[in-house]
Amino acid sequence: MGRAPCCSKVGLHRGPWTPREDALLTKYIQAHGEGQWRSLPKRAGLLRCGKSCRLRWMNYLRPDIKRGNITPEEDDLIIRMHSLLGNRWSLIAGRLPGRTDNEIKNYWNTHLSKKLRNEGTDPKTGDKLTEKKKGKKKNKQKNKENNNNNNKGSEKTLVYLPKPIRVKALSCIPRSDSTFTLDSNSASTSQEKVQSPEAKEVNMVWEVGNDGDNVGNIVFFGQDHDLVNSASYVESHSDHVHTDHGTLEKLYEEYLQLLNVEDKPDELDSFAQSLLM
DNA sequence: AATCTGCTCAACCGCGCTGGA
DNA sequence: GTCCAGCGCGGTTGAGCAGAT
Repeated sequence: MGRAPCCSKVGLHRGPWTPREDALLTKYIQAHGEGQWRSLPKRAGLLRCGKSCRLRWMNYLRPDIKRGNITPEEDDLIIRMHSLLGNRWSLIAGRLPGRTDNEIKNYWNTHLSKKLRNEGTDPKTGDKLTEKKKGKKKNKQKNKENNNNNNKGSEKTLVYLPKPIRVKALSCIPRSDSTFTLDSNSASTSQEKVQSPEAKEVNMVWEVGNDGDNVGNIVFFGQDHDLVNSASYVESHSDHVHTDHGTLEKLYEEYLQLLNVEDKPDELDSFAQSLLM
């Protein structure tokens, strides 16, 4: 099985987009809508790969994109979201209307990681840095060093675990019932949408650690990634959650414990408030 | 004025997931 | 059940710019 070659292998244009290309892409999408990215370039008369077109549209040409500096409020929100979600840029971007995941990722890598480091906080783990760790870093080495520092000397309980396993949909969950059932096999590897009694759609993401141990977290999002509302929904309905082996209850309890033992309850509260804005 | 150095961010790359055939 | 196109995501790169030397 092979993936079709991308632009690098079929002689298509690469690099910066020209105003003419932008205009062609914008015009086409305004007329025909997004989607069908693979065939779009041909139909739009562009010598680009679909992936490149999609990226250009999503990150730059979309009309709802907010240009300009990140505000202090956005800055603060990004930091707090990152402390909970880690490098889940698309989820963080979902909380910042008009901002793209790429923009936030870049902003984090250039501004915030440096800012946190200067404040004596490890941008990767959120831990306080020792004086040794605080040194000024060269930009080119930044990513490598971040990787090297990853998980080093971190004993704090984190809600976020890197590299979650994305999970498949479950078929066993009734969509119009307040009670939903998960079997443990699916629950350990699944991302699912369930319907709450209030008919609010909830996305549940179960994340497990890289080493496959049982310490993980469950993140609930509403349609607009509303972490707090959805979590509180499940909290108030946790007696409805069943699994064949009690796995999900256990996981959920662990998740609540993680929230409870978090050494910054006030911060979590304010975070919750900010999410509810 | 020329060169160096560091920073920014648009764009690319590779991987994994989903859903249809 | 398998294959594959389509898509989305996170990590990384490198061109271009600005400030320092």
